[in-house]
Amino acid sequence: MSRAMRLERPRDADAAGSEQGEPINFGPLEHWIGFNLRMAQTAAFAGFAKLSHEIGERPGRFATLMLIAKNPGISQTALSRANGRDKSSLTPVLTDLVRRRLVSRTRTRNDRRTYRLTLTPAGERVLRELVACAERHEDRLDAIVGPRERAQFLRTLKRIAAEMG
Amino acid sequence: MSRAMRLERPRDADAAGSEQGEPINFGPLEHWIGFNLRMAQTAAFAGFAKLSHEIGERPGRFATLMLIAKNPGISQTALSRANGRDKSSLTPVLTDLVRRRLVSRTRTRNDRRTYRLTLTPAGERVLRELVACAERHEDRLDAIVGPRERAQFLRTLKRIAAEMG
DNA sequence: TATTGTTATACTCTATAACTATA
DNA sequence: TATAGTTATAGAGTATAACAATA
Repeated sequence: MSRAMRLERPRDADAAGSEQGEPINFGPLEHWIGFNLRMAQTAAFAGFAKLSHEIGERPGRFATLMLIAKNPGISQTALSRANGRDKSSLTPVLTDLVRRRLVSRTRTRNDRRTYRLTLTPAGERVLRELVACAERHEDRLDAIVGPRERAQFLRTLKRIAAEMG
Repeated sequence: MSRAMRLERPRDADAAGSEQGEPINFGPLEHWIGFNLRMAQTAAFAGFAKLSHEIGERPGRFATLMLIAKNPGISQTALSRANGRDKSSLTPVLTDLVRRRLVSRTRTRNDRRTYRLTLTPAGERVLRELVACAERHEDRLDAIVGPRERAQFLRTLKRIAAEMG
C-alpha cells in the first residue's frame, strides 16, 4: 500500500480557526486502523462514563467490582494482574470501595499476608446498577455495529487484544 | 439477549492468587463490545507507544504534528478542536514542540491574537519518523485484522466514533 | 463584549521504589 | 529470600476558571 505523504498548501492565515466549520485534514490517519480504533474507543468510553456518572459511580470501578464478583476470594495481586495494572494502583481504589462498604477484605488464615476480596450485598447492588448502565451502553453499540457484523467485529477485537499484547 | 449474572462460588482462599495461571472469570465483560473495544485499543496503543519511544518521541505528539503538517497555518484553537482537547491542554505541548524547533509559531498580521502553526524542516523529519513507526504498527494491525475484513472493520469503527460522539 | 492564548490549579490514572509483615 | 500489600512520590494527560491582549 502506498502511504506517501504530501504536505498541503498553507491555509489562508486569516481563515485559520476563524470559522466553526473549518474542514480539518487528518491526512493518512483517516485510513489507519490504529487511529480509528482510538477514536471509536474514546467516544464509546465517554458514553459509558456519562451513564455511570449518572448513578454516582466511576467507570473504572466497574471492572474492579465485576472481577471481584465473578472471582470471589480473589487476592489483590491476582486482581491487579487480571486488569493489567500494578498492585499499588489498586490500593486507593480498594480503600474507597471498602470505606463505602461495597467490598469486604478479610485476611486469610493460612497466609496472613493476603486478603480475600468479596462483594458485600451493597457492592452487589451497585454492580447491578453498573451492569444496567453497561447494558444500555451495549445496546447502543449493538445498534451501531448491527447484528450482521457483531460476531465478526468482536472476534477481530479479541484477536487484536490477544496478538498485540 | 439474556444477560443475567450469576455470582460464582468463592474460590479456595489458599489458592487465590497463589498460582500464576489462575484462571480469571471476566463474566459478561467477555461478550461486550465496549469492553473488548477497550482491551483492543489499550493493547494497540501500547504497541505504538513502544515504537515511538524507541525513536525518543511520545505517541501523543504524533497527532499534533500530523494535524499541523496537513493543515499548515492552523491556529491553536482550531487544532485543539480538531483533536478534541481543550486549548489549555495544548499550551505545554506546543511549548515543548517550539522549544525543540519542530513547530514554528508566528503571529498573524490581521488578527494579532492568533498564531499560525507550521512544521519546521526538523518537525517534518520527526513526523516522517513517527509515520514510519505508525506504518510498521499499522502493518501489524493489518496482518491481525486481515485483508478480507479490513474495510468492513474500519467502517464499523468510524460509525462508532461518529454515532457515539 | 467576544475571542485567542496563557497561567494557575487540580484531578485522575498510572507506575516505580522503598517499606512492613508475613512466609 | 520471597511475596502481599502499603506508602511516598512522580509523571502524564486532562479540565476549569481567571486573566491579558486584541478584536
